[in-house]
Amino acid sequence: MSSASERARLPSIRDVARLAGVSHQTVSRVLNDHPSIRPETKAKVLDAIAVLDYRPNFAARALVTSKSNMLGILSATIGEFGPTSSIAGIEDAAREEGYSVSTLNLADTTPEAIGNAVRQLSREQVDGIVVLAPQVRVFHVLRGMSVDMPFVTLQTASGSDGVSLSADQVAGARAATEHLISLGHSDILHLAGPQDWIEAESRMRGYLDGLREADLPTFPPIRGDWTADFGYFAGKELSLRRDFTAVFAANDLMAIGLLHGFRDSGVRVPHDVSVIGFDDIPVAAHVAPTLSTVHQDFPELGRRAVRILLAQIRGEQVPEFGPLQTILRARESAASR
Amino acid sequence: MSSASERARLPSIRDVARLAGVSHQTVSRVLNDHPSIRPETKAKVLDAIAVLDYRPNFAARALVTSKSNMLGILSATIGEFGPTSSIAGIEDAAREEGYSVSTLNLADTTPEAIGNAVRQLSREQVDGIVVLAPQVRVFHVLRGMSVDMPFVTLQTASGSDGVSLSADQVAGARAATEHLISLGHSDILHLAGPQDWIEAESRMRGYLDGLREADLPTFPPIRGDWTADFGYFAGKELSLRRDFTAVFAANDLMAIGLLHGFRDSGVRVPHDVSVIGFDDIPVAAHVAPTLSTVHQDFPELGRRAVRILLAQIRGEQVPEFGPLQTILRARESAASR
DNA sequence: GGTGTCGATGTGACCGTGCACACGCAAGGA
DNA sequence: TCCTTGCGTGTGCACGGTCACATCGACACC
Repeated sequence: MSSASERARLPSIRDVARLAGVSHQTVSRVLNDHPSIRPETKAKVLDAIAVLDYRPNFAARALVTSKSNMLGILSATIGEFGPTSSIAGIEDAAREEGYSVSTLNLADTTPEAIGNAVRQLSREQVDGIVVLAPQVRVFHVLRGMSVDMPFVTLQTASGSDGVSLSADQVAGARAATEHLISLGHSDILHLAGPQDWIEAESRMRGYLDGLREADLPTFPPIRGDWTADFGYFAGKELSLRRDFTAVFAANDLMAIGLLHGFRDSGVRVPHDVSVIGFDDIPVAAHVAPTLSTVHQDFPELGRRAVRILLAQIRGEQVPEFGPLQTILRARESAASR
Repeated sequence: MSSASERARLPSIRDVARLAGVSHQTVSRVLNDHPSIRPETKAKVLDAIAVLDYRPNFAARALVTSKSNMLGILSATIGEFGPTSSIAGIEDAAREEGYSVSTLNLADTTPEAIGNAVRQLSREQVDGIVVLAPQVRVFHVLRGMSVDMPFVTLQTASGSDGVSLSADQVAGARAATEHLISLGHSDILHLAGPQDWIEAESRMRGYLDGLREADLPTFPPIRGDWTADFGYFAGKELSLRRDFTAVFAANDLMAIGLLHGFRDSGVRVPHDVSVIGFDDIPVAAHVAPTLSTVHQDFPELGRRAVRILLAQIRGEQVPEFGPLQTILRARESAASR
């Protein structure tokens, strides 16, 4: 019945040492690639390791070194395409460097919840944290609580203590806006993300910059919640207005909902109104009409985060990455007037 | 410059004991909710813990108990909506039970890669593994290597050693097929998933069952790769054929690509051909035409997996879950002849 | 030939917890 | 009164690594 507890003790470093006829410390040296060890001694040890199928015990190592070889991911955006892709990038990069990854999803972003999450990760002895919680408030909380370990955030946050990085949201949003302008549009609405989100703000700034540069009128943004459902209702609402010819939606999901809302209201895209999104999710190229959008390399963002974090942990020079370029993907949903 | 290493030693159980005027073992008992401890002693200890901001050291605990309070997620399906949603469910359920979660993405599904992944997780001392690697071969490898710890797989695999569970793929696929039949279709194609995938096989079985039951002709399935791009090309190909009036795609992504391919070829959906998908991804309700599909509760699947795994780990009665019901979501893309 | 340096290896302590066991004491039964 | 039982608590060790230090021989240098 109880099979797990009957399992014999796993071989330890001392078992290996005995079999190889050396001291346990020598085995430890082999495991850690210590330079001064005779090749033939090393070979004996490696043989013994193979024979016993010895595997180092991470807990023991973590206990004595106070390093867990584990990175924490603190995320508040579950299930969305972008963050999820970044997490995949983080994991791959971390594993490549021999680090494992412990993920923690925030259910809500109250200061207490964030505090608990960080404490939890700190208990788990993670060596560093990547934060994917792009709400402004999360940063304020993090700054306020002075996290006692290295951390990197995946979105640009002005004034945050930890390092942060992201694709160049402002430039991407501006490129989207300029694309619409170049197609002859002058009355361009913005379907923005929630007020608290840093990315929402950056994309709105890009939108405003683009319009101001071209001396075009700006409109008060419509505040959405990133969901396709919201986009749908926004489309129905907007179909009643006739003071614009193009919409820049802050993400693809809202843009696709918008297409649906327009369709249901008899507004033809791109004939009557042009639409452009942001993110380039996998279906963007296949919806009707195919969605013009701004592509960003989420996994690369995750990989960069890991490189920065590891440099901090190891006390090495922290690499400087320029902002990650976004790529405009012009498709059918945005057309000339 | 080196701030991390200067950090003073964190308070240990003995520091707490000294401050509270008890032995370290008493502190340990308080931490582990040992029954026989005087309330006033407990209060003293808790005070000391609060004063010192003491946090238990997971590594030390893991070392002595050989339990890490950590679950591993072994995943080979990066970035897809379904698995990702299940992972979110797994994490939430695990955290609720006080377990942390270590995720590991397989880059490929060779036996070596799978073996390394399991070994890696075992080194990390995870107490159990949830496997989200729905390829048949993964199961064969897992079965072959006799994993020495509890594991649960998230897809039905006949003959696997570990427990496994999933939504009732066969019933869902059958419901989709029957929906098409009830709309008057009798020539129904299946755009299947890759041969190696268990879910692909289950969904195909449901399709075949549904047709056989109704005494309708079956067609050799078209083997896809789950991507919208493949669906698109399939749509272009299929537009040349006229021997069918409906298509059941094994997932929504392919279905959406299919809609695109049909659209580009002048095939009208649902006027000329009906299409139904599987998964109910968030955009399914918004593409044009809105996509009929089969909904499944991925997060719940993840939560159930955790409950089963923890029961195994704790040696409790493993809960029996019936197959998770799927829900048919009839929308515009499937219509009567 | 004495002394210092370096390479290769061994010895023992220590990291922070939980467990087995021991102990003192009070209550209850013989 | 003595023995058992159980509660509340303390003592010492074990877990499996790494680190600081000791040891020992080979070699170079003066």
